[in-house]
Amino acid sequence: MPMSLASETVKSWFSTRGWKIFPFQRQVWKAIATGQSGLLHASTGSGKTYAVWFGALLRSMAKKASKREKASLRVLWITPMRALANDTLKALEMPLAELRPAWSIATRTGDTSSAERSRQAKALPSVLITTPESLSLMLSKADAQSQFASLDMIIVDEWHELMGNKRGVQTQLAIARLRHWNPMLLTWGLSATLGNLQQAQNALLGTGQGILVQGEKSKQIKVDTLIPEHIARFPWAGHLGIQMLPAVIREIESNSTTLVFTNTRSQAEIWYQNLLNARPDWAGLIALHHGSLAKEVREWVEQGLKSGQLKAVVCTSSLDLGVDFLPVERVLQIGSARGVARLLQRAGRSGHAPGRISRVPLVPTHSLELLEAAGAKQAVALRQIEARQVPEKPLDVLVQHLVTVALGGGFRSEELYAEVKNAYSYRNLTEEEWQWALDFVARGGQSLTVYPEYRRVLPDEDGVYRVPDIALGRRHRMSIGTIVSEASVNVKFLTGGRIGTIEESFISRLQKGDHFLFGGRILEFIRFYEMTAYVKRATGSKGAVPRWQGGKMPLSSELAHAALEQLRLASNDEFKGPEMRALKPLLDIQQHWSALPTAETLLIESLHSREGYHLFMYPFGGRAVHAGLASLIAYRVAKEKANTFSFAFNDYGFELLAPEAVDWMSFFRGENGSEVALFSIDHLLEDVLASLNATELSQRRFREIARIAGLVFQGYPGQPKSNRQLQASSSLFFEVFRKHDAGNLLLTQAQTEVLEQELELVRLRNTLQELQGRRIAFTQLPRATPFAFPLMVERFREKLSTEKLSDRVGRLLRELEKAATP
DNA sequence: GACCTGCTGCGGTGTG
Repeated sequence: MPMSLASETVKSWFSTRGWKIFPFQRQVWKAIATGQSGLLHASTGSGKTYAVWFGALLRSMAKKASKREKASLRVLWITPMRALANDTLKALEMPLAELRPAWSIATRTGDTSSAERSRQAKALPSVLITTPESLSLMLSKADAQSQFASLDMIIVDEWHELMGNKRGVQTQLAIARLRHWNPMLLTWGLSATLGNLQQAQNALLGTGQGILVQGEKSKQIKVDTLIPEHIARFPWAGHLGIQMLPAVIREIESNSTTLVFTNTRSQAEIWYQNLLNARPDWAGLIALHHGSLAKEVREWVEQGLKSGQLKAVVCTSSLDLGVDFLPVERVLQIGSARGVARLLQRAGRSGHAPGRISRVPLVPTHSLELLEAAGAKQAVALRQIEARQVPEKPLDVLVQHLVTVALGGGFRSEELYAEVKNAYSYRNLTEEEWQWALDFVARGGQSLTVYPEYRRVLPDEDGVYRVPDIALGRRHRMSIGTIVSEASVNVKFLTGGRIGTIEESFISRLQKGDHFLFGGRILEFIRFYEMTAYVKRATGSKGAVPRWQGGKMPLSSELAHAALEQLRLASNDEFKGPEMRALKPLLDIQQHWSALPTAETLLIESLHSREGYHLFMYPFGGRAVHAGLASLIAYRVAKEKANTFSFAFNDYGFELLAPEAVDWMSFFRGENGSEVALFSIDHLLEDVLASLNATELSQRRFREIARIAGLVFQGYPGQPKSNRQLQASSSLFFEVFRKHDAGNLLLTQAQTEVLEQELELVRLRNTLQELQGRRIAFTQLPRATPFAFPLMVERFREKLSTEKLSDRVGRLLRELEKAATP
């Protein structure tokens, strides 16, 4: 039965406020009234606008609802962030306020008080705003089905943020469950622009039908670049960009509120400190925001933005989401934006007023970033936006879900198998895989049978699978979720205030009395006690900056290709736009000393230096692909002739360094009887696996899988286990499975995730095919070119050796001899 | 003549 809507109510509520009703709003509303699900492509406008509008829709539902319907849960709103839950509550309440208390609305997240929880355990509100994790937790309660029995509609906000990761998969499974209980359930999603909106819709709606609605027309976004004043003295390498400080200060000065986006936490710390040093009068007017700062600190900053007291905030992606509700006039992006979608997301944080242009100035941190900026401009104009890949049947998430459902009322195997297959990510789940997952939760698979704590789910006489032990259930509820973070150390003042968290490895290098920069202050390290580093404020302006181990997001294909296109134009002597004109002198040097790499020309440079024989290549495949490519090529060459290679790679290319000369051209041209086809995609998987330490990579990946699948317990809140303990137990499982349970599908999953996510195998294959079609331009360099130089200063070096020990010793001897001769 | 790369998100017990 379609939902009852009092349509006049929505219209009148809008018109009394003088608000326009857009065609897309009518479309969604009509769809809902006729019982259709769908995805709303919210390409622009703030989240707040959409929430208020949905609130008006819910208002019309409420007006029609019977008294009994009002007293039960009707609508579930899922948001990826706790902070958004509170803001959404306020926005939805605007149109709903006068209907209270008959029609109630509340949030349910980890922040919800225990009083509110027990209130909700008795009766849920009519509208509940929650997170994927809290929803899963609710599904693990024995009375889950009756709690959700009256649910009519589920709205998933920011679906683009969830669909590409395991949180999204968990959401899919939860929705499949709710839909199983109520086949008429409507599902609506809100998504930003993506390259694969249709897949986004499928992932949300599972096997169900639905429509894709185009939201408000895109607002204008203007990408431009702060051009370095003295391009000749602008660094060829580096990622900090402090040379641009004066230009950034001018931008901050001329706007009321500015968000300064940086790519890493340490970069944010350094920029904040430099801004303050240059403008001491801004103390108290500018702030710092990133994921390792304590919640209280971040909330204070968000509050300052809300009230308009802060002039600028230096941040990481921690403010990508959740500032929809804040007034921000200008957004700056320091360093590479990495992707078009990411740049648009950030651009959209500013100029929320209707009709206003969002302008994002890009701030380069090294010369070649001007090239990327020119490409970004073009890609944004053409809306060449990346797709987000939906994970394909991750079994760790399924295993967790099985235990959740067993707790939440229990399940029958066949029934749940059918339900799970209705979730998009598991549409191709085979009977064998299902049986494997079931067996894994029932007896721990082949190797853990003797341990009762891994017999988590058992069938009763009626064939209903349940969790047999209260303690097991408790432990499971404590580890619901798919986010796995590094173990970290708290940083606190001696007087008690929390500042944030940093990684164990950084703290372990500090001596008592050492200074470091964190949370925008210089701190003095006092002592370490129970996973907490105690500090006090220090004087002075210098200190080590903590580093965090973060994700290494490569440059997207879309952006890389746009940059290559700019190089093609430059090779035809077309320098359009201020970025390319500024870059011209540098590209002239590159062309003079060597050549320009383009989509048609594969530039290969070689150089002989004191370090050895260098080879440089610039496929523009992003750093993950270049890492794979470097080791693949080194492996294929070394198969022919033993040699030891060092690697360096960045988003534009890679370097191989060998102590012995290699006749590269014979390899690339397949001359001299060489049978090695370096760019061949034959035996690609085999060669990639052989060229890298695939086992070690899988083992690292397995740590996350083991935690999600519930093999490794992370400890009670407030008494976390250290990194070492967690690492030790997950590697133990890894080893046990490898030795005694080789068919364990979680091991297979670890390897697949490494290949797909860390090495980007698909993109590697595409890159190789592209390379085969490019004309090779080979140059021998007298010195490093503007493209080669950044690779030479990359400090990261990996080694692959097929060289025999005796050869190494021989080489060493020759070197010593050379050094000894005058 | 040179460089300080690595994001984000959630959730939770027991026993006084």
